[in-house]
Amino acid sequence: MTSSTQRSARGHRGDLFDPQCPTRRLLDRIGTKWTSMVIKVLAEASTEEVRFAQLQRRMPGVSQKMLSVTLRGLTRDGLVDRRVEASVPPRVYYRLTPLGLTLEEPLARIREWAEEHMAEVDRANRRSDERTTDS
Amino acid sequence: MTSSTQRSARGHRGDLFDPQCPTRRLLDRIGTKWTSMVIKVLAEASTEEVRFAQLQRRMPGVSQKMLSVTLRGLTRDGLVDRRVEASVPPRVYYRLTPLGLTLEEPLARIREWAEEHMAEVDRANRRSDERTTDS
DNA sequence: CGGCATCCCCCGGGATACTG
DNA sequence: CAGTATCCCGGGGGATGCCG
Repeated sequence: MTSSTQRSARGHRGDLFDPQCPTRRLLDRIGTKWTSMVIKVLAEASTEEVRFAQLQRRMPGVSQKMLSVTLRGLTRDGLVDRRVEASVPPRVYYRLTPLGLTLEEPLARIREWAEEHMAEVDRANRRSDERTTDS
Repeated sequence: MTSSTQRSARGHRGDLFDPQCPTRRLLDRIGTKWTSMVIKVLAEASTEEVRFAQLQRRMPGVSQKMLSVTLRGLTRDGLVDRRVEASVPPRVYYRLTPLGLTLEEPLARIREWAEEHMAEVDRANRRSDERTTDS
């Protein structure tokens, strides 16, 4: 991480953005609720396009709004490809770009770590809870 | 930080969809602003302990509050080890636990991706902007 | 020195309703 | 069917201030 977040001691408006720390920005992205799930679902579809409604069906709990917002962001970022079929009713297809596909890799590592270790994290949490709960 | 007093989730590997999903929770964690930076700095210190003030110095921009909150969370999670030296003034030392150390790996992959590809993401963003801003 | 507590602002993101 | 526009709430997180 190479930031160096400098800002005047008093600017209360959120300007003076973090002068690009790439890692920070990437974490913000994949940290947003639905981003990594979209990438995973699209990665599972391989190179096949997936329609909006299909995506939504494969992502229980996502609202239309958030799926839409998430996809727009990923499209802007060049990670997702969007194709509109001008029919009635309209159909919109999505798939990962080559760039997006390369992100699946590190994300998979994160997923693996979670599956493998989060149980232990839970145990650690319970241990802490006990210590504070007793007294 | 999530206040997880929740219990396990056995998983089929696919349930990134479970709100209780380990991956979701991990992403929430590492998505919070300072978590991954703390892990990186502590990882760089290897097994050596690092004092609070040292950490803060190595993380430009972090407030005392947020560093404190972040460290408490990581300690609860069993990723960071905390040792208090009851002197006057008091000294508090931190280092990664073995568990925390294993998280450095996947985080490094994420960092690498960011360093390697965020420039391309920026280009994609600029291209989108032109299309909407053009006139 | 380390780290609680307090105040407060901002924005992610859910629910709902409306257009093409 | 896909996407946009409103409204609204909770919580992340910055800026103090105080205490062991």
